[in-house]
Amino acid sequence: MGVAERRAREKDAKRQKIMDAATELILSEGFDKLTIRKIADKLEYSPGVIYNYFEDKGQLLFDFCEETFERLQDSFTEAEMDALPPVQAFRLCGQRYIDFALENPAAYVITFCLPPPTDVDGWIEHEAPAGTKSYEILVELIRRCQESGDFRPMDTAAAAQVVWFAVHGLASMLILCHGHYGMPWASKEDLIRHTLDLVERGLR
Amino acid sequence: MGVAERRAREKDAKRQKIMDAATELILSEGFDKLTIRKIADKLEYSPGVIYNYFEDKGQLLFDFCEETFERLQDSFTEAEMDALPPVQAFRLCGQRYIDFALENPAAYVITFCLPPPTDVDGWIEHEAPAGTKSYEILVELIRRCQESGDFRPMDTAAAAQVVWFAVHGLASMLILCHGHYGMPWASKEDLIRHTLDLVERGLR
Amino acid sequence: MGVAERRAREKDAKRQKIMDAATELILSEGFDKLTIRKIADKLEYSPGVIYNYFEDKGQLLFDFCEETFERLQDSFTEAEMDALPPVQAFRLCGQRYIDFALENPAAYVITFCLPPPTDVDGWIEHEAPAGTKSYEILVELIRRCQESGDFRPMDTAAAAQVVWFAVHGLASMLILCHGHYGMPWASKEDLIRHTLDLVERGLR
Amino acid sequence: MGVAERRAREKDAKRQKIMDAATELILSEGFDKLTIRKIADKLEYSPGVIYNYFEDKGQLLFDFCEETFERLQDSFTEAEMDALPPVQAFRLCGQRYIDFALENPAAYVITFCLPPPTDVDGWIEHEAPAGTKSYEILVELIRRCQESGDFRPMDTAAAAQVVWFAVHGLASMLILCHGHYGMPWASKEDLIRHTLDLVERGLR
DNA sequence: GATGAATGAGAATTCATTCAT
DNA sequence: GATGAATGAATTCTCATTCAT
Repeated sequence: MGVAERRAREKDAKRQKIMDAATELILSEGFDKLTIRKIADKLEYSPGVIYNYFEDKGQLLFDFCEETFERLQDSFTEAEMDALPPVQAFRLCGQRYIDFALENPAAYVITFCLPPPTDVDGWIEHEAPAGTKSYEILVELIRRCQESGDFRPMDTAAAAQVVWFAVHGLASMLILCHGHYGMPWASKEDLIRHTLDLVERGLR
Repeated sequence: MGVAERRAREKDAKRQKIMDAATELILSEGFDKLTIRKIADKLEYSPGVIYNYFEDKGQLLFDFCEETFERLQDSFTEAEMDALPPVQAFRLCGQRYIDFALENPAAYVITFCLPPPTDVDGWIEHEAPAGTKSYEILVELIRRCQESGDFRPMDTAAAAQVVWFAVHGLASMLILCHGHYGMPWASKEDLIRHTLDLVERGLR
Repeated sequence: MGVAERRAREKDAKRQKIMDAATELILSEGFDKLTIRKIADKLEYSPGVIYNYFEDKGQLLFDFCEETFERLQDSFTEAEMDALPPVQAFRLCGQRYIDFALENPAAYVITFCLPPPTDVDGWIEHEAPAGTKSYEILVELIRRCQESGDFRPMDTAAAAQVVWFAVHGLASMLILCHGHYGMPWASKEDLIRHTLDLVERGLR
Repeated sequence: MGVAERRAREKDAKRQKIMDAATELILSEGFDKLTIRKIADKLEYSPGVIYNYFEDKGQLLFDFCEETFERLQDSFTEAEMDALPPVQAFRLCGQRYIDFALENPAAYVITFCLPPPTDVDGWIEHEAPAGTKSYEILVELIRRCQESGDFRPMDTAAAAQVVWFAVHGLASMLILCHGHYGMPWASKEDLIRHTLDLVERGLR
């Protein structure tokens, strides 16, 4: 069992190395330029190795998204939110979301911005448990704000979705467009602060 | 002359047919599955034909995005906005944006959601004149709302960008995710209305 | 007839323009990069036009070579050679050959250096009347040198061929290699003079 | 180790098979008709295989030329030349050159007769070490003949180049033209002998 | 488990040539 | 005669995936 355990741990580590390599490649060369061969080359593995850890390329990407969701959720579930006043907790949640996106831009884009591949069975129909969990945390935070009277009463689910969209719009634009196309961009910090202001005031 | 004119018109028409075919294919099979051959097959042309109308695949996509921006701008510049009270004009602008996105989902996704291809020269450095124009219309609308006292004073550029991001987040999510992944989605109409409420209240 | 004549002249002129354009393109971009479309573009014609003057691409190249031979021959047949002492005439002939090659490098390479295309019917079996004529001029010059006692007696045909090869070797190397590949090349002028010396002394 | 070695040997063998197939195709169909697919078909491989052994088509051709140079040089460096009297060594060198060309006609033509491809990076600027080495052997032989008093004093470099060109002219014509175009060709053997006589006498 | 050569389908693109206008 | 759009086959090259070793 000691042996089996060590093996399992090593397998996990290698799997993670593959994903990390994929992430770096996507970040540096773009999502559509990712190839199995490049991942293998980067790690000095043989291409066949990847298939010991992932069924195929689509599955690799799907798993990647799932794990991204999980890591996002992790950044929400720490105890400190419960300790804060409701609106501050709400803002902190938004801040965490943005931070996560900016710290994991490749993961964020793949998971939240790209049209889902049409050739991975069940990608779209698949329930996204980790995603749902994150969403429920947000719903709960808004409910607390409504109960405390800070936010006006309204359909909590719709409020959560609308807030998520607004913050997602910010995150995706910061990653994909900010600084390009000859537009007079405000600074990232200002845009983040103003977005959090907007959603907070918008729900009051 | 008559002949030359007719030819030019026919050429334009064919160019448009190619773009329409590309749009449909992107919509049905996904952006990354688009190939020159598929476009040609759909139109029952030979693959080489495409190259009489577009320099290469990248140029086709780039032109597609440029034209999308222009059509978006067209939906803003109609006279009626000037005739409305500032805040109503602001909301109408948002509504038009969403409508445009939902009516042209493929165009919208390619233009606003996808990471720009890394292999089309100058795609990123390129100024986007049509895009800038649309943005300026939005800035102007917000300024009117601020001058009328409906919106509080704040950096107009930052306000415009933040609003744009929020509405873009809504649009992209409605196109890419809404209805999937086993989430308890609110209706599209509710989400649109709540988003417009959110940004209006958020700027007051 | 006046009309028919003018037409024929115009047709010849256009044919020549096409060949000139082809020559320039071969010279600037290389033989294997020559395309019908590029010839047409250079002349601002439509691609189809070429086919009114040449059956196909192979025929164009074949005709090109034939005409090169004829022009080469023209540079030999001028009266002045007969007026010179035999050995001087022999050297002048060699000089003319080199001059022709260096002044018409594309034509020379295509005609004398490249393996004949395998897909033009009869290219190889074809007699080259113009080429044969030039060769006979050379044979005659050598015979004169032998009769005058300047050259030793030997098989005149073999002598002519060997001399031709030597001068051809010089011409082709000057065009294709001279100045490249990091070799310590002697000057063109020296190489020409030494080659003419070599063949003259070699036949004495 | 044993495994790795055997693999390396097999890989080399396969690489050689590919080059041999390419050589045969060039010989039978002509240089410009060579395609990757034809090589693969001839060997009953899939086209992609070639790319495991050569970066691309240009590299294949470049390597082919490099290896030709090396084999040519090998045919010169054998000890026996040093053992011969200078002029005999000089003639033997010429004979070896011709023999090499006639035994490797495709290689010879590609390496010495064709205009270098314009689309292989650095082909022209590239120094040709093997080629330079062969050239230096020739220079040394001529110097020996000059020192022994068999050849007259003259610029050794120019002499070597002129001789090389003459012998190259012979070799290229024997390969490309001899026997065709309805000319009264002397026999190969006579042409070779007469050329060696020509250069020997020409330098005396 | 790892290797790396091989596969085979398919990608973008080019080009000589044709033909209705 | 000229035009230029269309053809269709061919080209180089890429890539996910497999499989004997």
